[in-house]
Amino acid sequence: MSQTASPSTDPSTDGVPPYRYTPALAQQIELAWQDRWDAEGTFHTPNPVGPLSGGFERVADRPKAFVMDMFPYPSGDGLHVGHPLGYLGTDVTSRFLRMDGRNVLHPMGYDAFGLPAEQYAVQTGQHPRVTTESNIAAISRQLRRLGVDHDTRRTFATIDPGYYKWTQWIFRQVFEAWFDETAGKARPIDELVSELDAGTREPAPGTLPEGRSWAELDPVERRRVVDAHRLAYLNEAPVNWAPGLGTVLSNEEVTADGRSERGNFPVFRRPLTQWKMRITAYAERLLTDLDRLDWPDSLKQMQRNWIGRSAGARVRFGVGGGEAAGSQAVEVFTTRPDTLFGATYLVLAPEHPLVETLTAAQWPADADPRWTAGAATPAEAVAAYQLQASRRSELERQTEGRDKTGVWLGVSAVNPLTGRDLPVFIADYVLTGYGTGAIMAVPGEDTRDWEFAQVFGLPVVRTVQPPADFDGGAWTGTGPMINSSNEQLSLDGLDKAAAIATVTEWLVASGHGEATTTYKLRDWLFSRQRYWGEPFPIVYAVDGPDAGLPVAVPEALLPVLLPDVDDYSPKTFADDDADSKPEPPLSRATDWTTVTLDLGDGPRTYRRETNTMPNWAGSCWYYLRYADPTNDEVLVDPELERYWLGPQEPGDVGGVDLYVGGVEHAVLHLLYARFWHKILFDLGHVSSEEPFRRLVNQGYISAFAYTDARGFYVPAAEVVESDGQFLYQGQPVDREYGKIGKSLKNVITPDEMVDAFGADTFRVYEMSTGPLDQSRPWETKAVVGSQRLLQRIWRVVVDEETGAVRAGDVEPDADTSRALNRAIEAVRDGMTTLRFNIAIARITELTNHLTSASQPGTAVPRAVAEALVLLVAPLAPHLAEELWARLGHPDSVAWASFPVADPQWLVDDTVEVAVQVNGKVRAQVEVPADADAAALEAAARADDRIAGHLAGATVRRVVAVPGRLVNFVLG
RNA sequence: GCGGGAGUGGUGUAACGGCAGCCACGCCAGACUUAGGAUCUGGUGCCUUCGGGCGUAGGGGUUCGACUCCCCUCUCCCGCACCA
Repeated sequence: MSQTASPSTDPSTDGVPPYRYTPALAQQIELAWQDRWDAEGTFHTPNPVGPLSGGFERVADRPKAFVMDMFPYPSGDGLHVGHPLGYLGTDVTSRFLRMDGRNVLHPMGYDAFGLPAEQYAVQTGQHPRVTTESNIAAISRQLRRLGVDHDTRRTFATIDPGYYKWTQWIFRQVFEAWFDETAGKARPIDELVSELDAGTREPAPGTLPEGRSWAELDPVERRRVVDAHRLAYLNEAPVNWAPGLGTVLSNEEVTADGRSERGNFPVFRRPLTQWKMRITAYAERLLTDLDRLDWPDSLKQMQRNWIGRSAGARVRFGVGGGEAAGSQAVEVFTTRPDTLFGATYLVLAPEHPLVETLTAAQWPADADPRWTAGAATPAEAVAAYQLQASRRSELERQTEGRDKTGVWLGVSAVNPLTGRDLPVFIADYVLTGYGTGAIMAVPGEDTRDWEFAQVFGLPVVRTVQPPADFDGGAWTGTGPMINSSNEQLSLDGLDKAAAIATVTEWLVASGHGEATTTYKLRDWLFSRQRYWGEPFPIVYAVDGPDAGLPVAVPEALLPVLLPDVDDYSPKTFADDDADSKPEPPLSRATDWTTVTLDLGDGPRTYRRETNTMPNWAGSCWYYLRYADPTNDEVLVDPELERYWLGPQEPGDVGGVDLYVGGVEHAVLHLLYARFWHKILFDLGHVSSEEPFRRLVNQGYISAFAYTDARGFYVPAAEVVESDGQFLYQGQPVDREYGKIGKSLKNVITPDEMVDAFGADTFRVYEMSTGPLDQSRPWETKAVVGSQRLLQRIWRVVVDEETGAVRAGDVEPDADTSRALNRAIEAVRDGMTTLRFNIAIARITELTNHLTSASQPGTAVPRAVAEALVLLVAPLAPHLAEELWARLGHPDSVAWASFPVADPQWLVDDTVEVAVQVNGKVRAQVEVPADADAAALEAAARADDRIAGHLAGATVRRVVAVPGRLVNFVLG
């Protein structure tokens, strides 16, 4: 191997030693090594079988390690210095693990469907594929410049037809499956049909037409019943509709203040027929399996909150005509069945399906004017209120919606325990889709019910004794039950848990209800009215009795290619046009939407599904594809899935060994991917139960930004500091701290940093500023510290004046051996715990030791110089390769063995221990490392200063910890 | 409001319950220099009468000993938020 560097001939560096590690030399080295890595396939990771298995024998005896990042969405702005933090973290880790004897898979791909690319395309008139592909090329060039060790043979983008074929294939699997509640897992839909035909299973509640049985149904009716069981299903329900964006959104994509996560458009609830995925069936498993994952607690907590399990009871209330036969029942969900004696009215969500049938024909003569909203009949009041509720955006519902509103249906239910009439209202503070969409209101113990009761003049019955100093309102705390007894049952005096148990028992015995668990999680709204996404592999018959029913496109016809269209922009509306309806761009591609297919009963005309999948679909399973990126027969060879992702021991969930990405995906990507993975597991396509065994959220990099006197941002790069003041063009400016971005005019790119310092310096700087999971400020002026470190390391190995290698056959002295082995130990620890700052600090100490121990012109012990190069190799790989080559090694340092500390050098012969008197350090004494407590105490007493402190005092106790300290406690 | 996390020099940070501040930026001084935004060396928590004293957001507790464990308070960050 030839070395890359030649002496500097640049006249502007006059006076600089000719073989100094300058930015220019660094970049020369970096480019040369990046080319060589490519040419030699240094980072090609062999699979055990299949097309990428060449060279596997070299790594066959190594344990595997699968390390990856959340893949980037290629925006037109390219990367800024904040983006590579995670990518470098996984790069350092993967390089370390490779050197430490693992077969490492470290791939990278691109998440390329989605709104931003489409919006940019709409602006520029370019096809989104064109802009997306050029953005991908730009980012992949930026990544290459940083020296990352991705196996580029495994790189793909979610927009590649060879990839989205399998995204569609997975959709088919989900469509062709149902969730067997008794087995707790997904099963093929054919098995459901067989069991229904055989009579061994009843259809799920609510899926049969009223009063009919499976056996009586005709084939089309049966299709509808089966379709209602599928894990991917069509139904009409209120969904999040963003007119300004022209598409519907999932709950996860709507922010807490009722706006779209992308674009910040108002969102309205509108009933629309849309595709959904039955993620709620997996709520319990998604929740309990969190305990088996090595993820940050905060992230697990976010998922737990999002899933929102809550235990309570369903209670049925008879409505209309008291207890008369034939009356309706309203079922509510409550977490406080213990307060049932205090329920004084019922509230349904405005969209509740029973509203229409329950609404009375007219008001009773003595109707409270507050309850009727001034309408002539209940039906008018209800219609007006429903319209108002549907037209309010989610935002209005929250900001103005704290004032309780609602109308009475003109009917009453009966409290089964008190026999009391409970007026039935609709109000938008009760949400459809949570619980049963109806509540029993207990104003005495629920703040929301209290507020509503105040507005509507409803009675309050306290059933929990508030504390003596309680000043009114709803008491939501604990206390003994009161006012809660009748001839059958008494809860009085019981605590909450006992009361809940008692009343639940009564509910079951009397047929009024039962214990149940409910979740905040809703089914995943899966269709989008956009162009730039995966088409659904679904068609609908145009004619015949089964017209309009969805049919999956056969596997052999996948992928369903996204057609080219003249206009790929969605139809958008005024932001606040709540009455508008979504129109998918693909519905305008008329020669594509209509297709003749033979799906078993001869050629027929079908209409294609014109919605596309959400952005998250492609990222739900990409980690699987990295294992087997070229396979056209299956989404991933099961043997490769087992090798890279399978459980490593009994009880292990399997999955990626280290997944690094931003916390913003806590309840989006990470929940969806877990859901898909569990379906694939249930259907036998993967052996792992979870996609990501260990996950780390990298911190964010923020940067200073500056505003002038008018409050406008000025280019941060042109601000200078002078005497603690910040000046832009001579004028003082104010400093702020915030996200890196165009709007704050504080963007710094990795390209600029590589130009100025070289990639290795940039890498070391980013890794040195803190543990990977910590956010941090960017400070360009501090980068020079990392550059100096690399220059010192270079100088330890290479003579700056002659270019000669300084390593010689000298034995390291004891101090040097100790420094080296301590560094090895600490660097290993820093690498495995992702605290690269610690690793760099210890490398710096070792380098500083060698710098002062071996003056220029003298030889550096070869073993130490080589170990130093190996230690720094994961962090500054190009520099390490160059020095490794100069030290005479023909092969890449990427595959050299990472040093292992020699334990004999980790212990000192003698140690300095602190001597405390009453817990305050008063002296240091030098003792043999293996000195016992008695020897320690003796040495401490022998110290003059300690003797002085002890003179005349009574030593009540002596604490002597060998190797640590001595503490004299005086009395 | 509920839930979670974090408060250490001018800055980023470091410390198995055992010498608080490793390493670096910045700053100060020196060396080498025609020169220094290079490089190297030394110094740098605060106060000090130079003995020492005080210091990890504030207050209490456990302990021989607390940045670390427990309780209360304050501040900041993040998530959720009419979820019955």
